[in-house]
Amino acid sequence: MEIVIDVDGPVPLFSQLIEQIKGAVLGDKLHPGDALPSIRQLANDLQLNNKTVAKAYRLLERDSVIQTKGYRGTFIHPNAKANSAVDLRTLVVSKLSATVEALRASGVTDSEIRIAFGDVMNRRES
Amino acid sequence: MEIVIDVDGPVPLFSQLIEQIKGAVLGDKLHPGDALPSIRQLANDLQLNNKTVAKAYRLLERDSVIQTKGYRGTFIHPNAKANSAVDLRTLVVSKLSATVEALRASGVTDSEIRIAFGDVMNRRES
DNA sequence: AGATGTACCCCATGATCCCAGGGTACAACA
DNA sequence: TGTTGTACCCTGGGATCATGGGGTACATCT
Repeated sequence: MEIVIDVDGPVPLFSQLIEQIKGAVLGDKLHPGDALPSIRQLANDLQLNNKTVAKAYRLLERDSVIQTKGYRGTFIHPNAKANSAVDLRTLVVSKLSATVEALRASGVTDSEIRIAFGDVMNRRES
Repeated sequence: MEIVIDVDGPVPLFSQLIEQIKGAVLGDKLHPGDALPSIRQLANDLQLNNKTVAKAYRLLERDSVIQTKGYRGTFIHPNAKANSAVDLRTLVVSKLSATVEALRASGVTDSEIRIAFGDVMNRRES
């Protein structure tokens, strides 16, 4: 399990981590049940902040690529390979794009769309 | 036709203009066919920039509250009263809200939604 | 000549957000 | 005691955007 982080590139560090772990799963270098380094351990190895690694792990678990078993560590999810192939981002973009395009076609300004979007995102609790 | 602009308030100047003109139409103080001051004239009266008034006029015309007849001036739209009652903003918010809520319910992070939204808005042409 | 709407360039201000980090603390285990 | 994931506090840099203004210019019509 080799992980190389490019600190100077435009890709966020936690994204690089996610990509490489998913890549390792898809490339059969990591298999279901394999143990992953602890957050602190990996952060230390890669010279990253704990929170950066924790963020990557949190998202990987949401995508069911890994499983965290509390104080016993973190492991590759049984269905990791299939779940690693899912491109959530593209899905989100296409759903948003459909809505935005419909609004644009109605003559709504990009400015207005952005402001309304900001309202929707900020008014989570009200 | 009295227009009062609050420069210090949180409401954008062009929005105040739009609201007051729509309000005058709904309050029967402006009727279809009435001539509006020219952009430069109104900007001068209210001590605003031409571009600020032009922006308000542009949006009012998009909403079919006014009609600009080129070098002949700007007039109240025949169907201005009905069109002034339409709340485009609420409509936009509700459409966006539906999409965003669906994504949130799928576990997508607000961060991810925001980033994807930014991509959609920027990749207009590519 | 003078007025019309419109288009483009520049700029500063303020707001909001992502990313990344430092630090501290917690309960649940071995 | 040490490690696990997790949660919260704080900071700062960098990016994007809305608003508003200043200025110039254009074709078209009266």
